[in-house]
Amino acid sequence: MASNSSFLSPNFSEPGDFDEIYFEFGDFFVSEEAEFSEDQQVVSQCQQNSLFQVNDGGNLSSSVQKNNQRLKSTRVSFKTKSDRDVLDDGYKWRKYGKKMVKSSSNPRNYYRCSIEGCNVKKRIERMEEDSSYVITSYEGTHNHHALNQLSCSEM
DNA sequence: CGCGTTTGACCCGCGC
DNA sequence: GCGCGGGTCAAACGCG
Repeated sequence: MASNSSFLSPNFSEPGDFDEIYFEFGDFFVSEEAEFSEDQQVVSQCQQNSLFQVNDGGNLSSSVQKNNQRLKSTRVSFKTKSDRDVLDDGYKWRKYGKKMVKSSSNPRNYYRCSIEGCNVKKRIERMEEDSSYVITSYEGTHNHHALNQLSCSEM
């Protein structure tokens, strides 16, 4: 695994969890004024286990700016077609909230990484238009490794 | 008994 | 200032 890349969305250990997966880069940043350069694009995608590799110099949030000010957080979101809400992505999550959102009849679930000192958050909701899709969002960067971390180069 | 989930309350920012 | 929408807290509860 290249040293200048990181996996914001870690590996799913069970590819059969979903039928399709989309990376929604447009929803990556909170603000529409945020800018990102080419080296922050998604540079590769491992089809076998649906890994998404983001070349971000090791820490994407450190280079995202809005009006010359750093954004506090970045968010990666993608949707998967799955009948399972929570996909096993190699991290251990603890649910801390549930909310009905106005725009959708489906609830939104909030998860936090259960590793002490790691404040990465995860948000899961089903699409309003097609409830067979699950929208998963990650916020923050893990300060530790996943339990079953793999990299594209190792496959 | 330890840890995760549930669930209503609380909080906070924003628009009116 | 107030209400609303969305995010988080935390006590009670459940389960292994």
